[in-house]
Amino acid sequence: MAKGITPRSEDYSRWYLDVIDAADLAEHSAVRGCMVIKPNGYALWEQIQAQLDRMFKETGHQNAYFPLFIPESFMRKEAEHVEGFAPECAVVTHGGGKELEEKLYVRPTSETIIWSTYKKWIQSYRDLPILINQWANVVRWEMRTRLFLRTLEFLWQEGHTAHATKEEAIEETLRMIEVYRRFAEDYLAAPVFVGVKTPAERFAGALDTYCIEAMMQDKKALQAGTSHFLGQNFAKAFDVMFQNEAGQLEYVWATSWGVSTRLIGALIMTHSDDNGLVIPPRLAPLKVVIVPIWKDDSQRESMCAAARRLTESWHGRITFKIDERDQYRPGYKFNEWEKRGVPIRIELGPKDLEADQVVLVRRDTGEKITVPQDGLLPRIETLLEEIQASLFQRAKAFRDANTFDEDDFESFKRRIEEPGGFFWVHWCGNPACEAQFQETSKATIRCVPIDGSKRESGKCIVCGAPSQQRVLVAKSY
RNA sequence: CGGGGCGUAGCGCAGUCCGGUUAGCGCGCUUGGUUCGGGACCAAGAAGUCGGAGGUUCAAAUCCUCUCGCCCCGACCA
Repeated sequence: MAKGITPRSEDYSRWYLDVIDAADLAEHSAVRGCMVIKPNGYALWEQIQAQLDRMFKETGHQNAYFPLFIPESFMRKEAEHVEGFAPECAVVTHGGGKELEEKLYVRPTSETIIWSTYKKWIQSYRDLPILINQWANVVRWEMRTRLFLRTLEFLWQEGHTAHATKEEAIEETLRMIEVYRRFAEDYLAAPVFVGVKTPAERFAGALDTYCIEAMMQDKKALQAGTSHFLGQNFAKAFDVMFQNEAGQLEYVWATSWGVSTRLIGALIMTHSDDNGLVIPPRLAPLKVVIVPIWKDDSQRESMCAAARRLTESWHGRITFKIDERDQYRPGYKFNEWEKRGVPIRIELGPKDLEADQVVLVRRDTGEKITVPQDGLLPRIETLLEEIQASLFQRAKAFRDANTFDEDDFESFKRRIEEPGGFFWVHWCGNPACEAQFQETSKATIRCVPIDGSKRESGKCIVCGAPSQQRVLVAKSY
């Protein structure tokens, strides 16, 4: 595993200082565990946002915004929900210099405030479905934080939809987990397993929680996105009913789904190497950096001019930067842009100018390719896609090489420690057996696959009872 | 909250055991020069409440007491 990608904040801030630096805030304990997202890091988040937003719009969703504060009485309406979230909530007790009559919870998630609003919006089947997404920050007072993976405050999107039928809500839940799968694989270049959580791991208040699980370079699992089928739980809690075509009153069916800044952590821990970040080209805010090389001032002028001429037609078609800084030598610049993960570097020196060529350098492999200046932009666009595909293939090969079937519990306990990885094991469905995994191995059931894979007969690895389905087990973040 | 560790320049650290010149090193920063196809070099320079308070002493970064803060491991989790 690459040294710099251990999930420790000081490693991140040291290695990827320009992406995100939480240390700036850590001097005060009250804000420990929060993030400072510097411009380069925020640019990456904006790329993630933009792509997800496109995918949400394509599936018929609209953006909206709801309050940060949730009255305590709202939180209390859904029993499982409040039980799950109350212990990790920040609560406001004072406002305007006075003690509040009712406490306000800083949202850990917005189901309750949104469903209290949906009640006023929904009367008829004609008002359905409601397909809304919110980009927001939420607060969860975790005891232990890890930069990107588990911060006290994080940025995310949360979709909240309301439907007339159970079937439609389930369809929506599955549609959105599929959107997340596509985003993870096609944009983050991170292969994922799609599955459903066991009851023990379900979202508080959900009937089913679907998830995508990715493998990091240390072979631990990271839950990268979730989509919940909420049934009628929130509709009942907030008394949200509609009149169907036959004129009868029914409770509304609900879903919610979300991904967070944790995706940046997933990106780093999937692709980065000892030279720093590797950003998949489709998400890279800066796709190409050009480093002109010169020996003296007059040559500097001519090389930079040549770089500008070469890229004249690129504006608006690709994001690029010409590194004209005089205080650093080329080697320093090469290293710096590698650390920042820019997918392609172009070296342009006097020799290249003479030969009408440039040198392209791939961030993922370090390979240097000399190409003619003619037709450069299409060549780069092709190479970006090649890098994107190759990052995915590399990550997938790594995951597959570290994913095993396992049928013996003793052997499982050994192998989960060394060499580690993902294990497909038979499980009878009994929560007691699930608890055994956790206690004896510190591994958890990540999910039960929903695509029909690993559906085979066997015996529960813990108790030996018959099982028709293998489940994914791994240590996780 | 339990168990470890650490606070000395912007960052990373040495010095503390065994008190004693003007508190040091690397990186970074400033200025000048030479360099420039893989993290340049030389010279000069700026930058410190040694986490804080109290105590012991002729003398404290160093010893004692108290205190504040941070990091790591565990219980919680997107």
